[in-house]
Amino acid sequence: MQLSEAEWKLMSVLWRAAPGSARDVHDALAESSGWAYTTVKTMLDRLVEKGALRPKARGKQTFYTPTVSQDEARSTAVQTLVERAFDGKLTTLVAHMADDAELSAKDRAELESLLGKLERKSKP
Amino acid sequence: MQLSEAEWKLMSVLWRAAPGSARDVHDALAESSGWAYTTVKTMLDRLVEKGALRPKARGKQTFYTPTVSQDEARSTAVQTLVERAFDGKLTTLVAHMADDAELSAKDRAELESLLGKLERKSKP
DNA sequence: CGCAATCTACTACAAGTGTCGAAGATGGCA
DNA sequence: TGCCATCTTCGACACTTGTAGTAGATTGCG
Repeated sequence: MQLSEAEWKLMSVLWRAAPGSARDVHDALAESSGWAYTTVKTMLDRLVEKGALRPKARGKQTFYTPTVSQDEARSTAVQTLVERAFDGKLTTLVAHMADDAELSAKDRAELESLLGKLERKSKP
Repeated sequence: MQLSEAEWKLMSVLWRAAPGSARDVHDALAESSGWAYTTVKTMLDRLVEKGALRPKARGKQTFYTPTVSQDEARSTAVQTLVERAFDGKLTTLVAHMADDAELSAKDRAELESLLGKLERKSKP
């Protein structure tokens, strides 16, 4: 499931709070995006067509629910990036990040706890 | 510098061996892509327009050289992904990867060493 | 020198994306 | 029960991407 820039924004709203109406999504993004209501509606409809959202009518409105989890979408996105730009090798991505990353103190703390998690995970 | 799927393929050839002519790039990709010569030429011209390649004429041919390194392009791509899909936080990406069930043992080991590297980097 | 091979330039078109307006459908409140 | 606010549906347009053909320019070989 490939998602475009704009689609990620819509989906993000619905991953936080699903099901949601076009109005809900529009209101959640109005400030940051400046999109017209119909713009949001059009994109939601296209996401339904794509199979990324399941619509359910209630009264006058339609409510949308994601058919894929954010985690799944993220995995797909990483996979796509790796294939396009890193010779299909995740390790190349990781190596790149190792040479490239600039981390804040907070990032570092987070990563350290992550390290522990990884070790626990791979030992058994 | 955003690169599309197809553009990554062309650029990859030129990162390996630049400068290169349209013929060079076409030949390098003919097998795997099946693209017509003019298709490659069109895309190269678009990359020049975009500023990703610098053209230099020599005789009848034009030779192309990347204006951005592969590393820079990769960083941009990762940055874009992080902004789109990971709340703009690199650590969210890393955390996702660490949790991703699809990781091979090797991937996981590499990720761990990445984390070690990051820590060493931030100590001084 | 002339011509075949090869290049470039230009054009085209379909699908996808971002963006929205117009107009018709509808439901709840006065 | 009728009207206004709000929904949905449809169509539209510009730009990007993938894909390639045609035609005209050029050049090196015979």
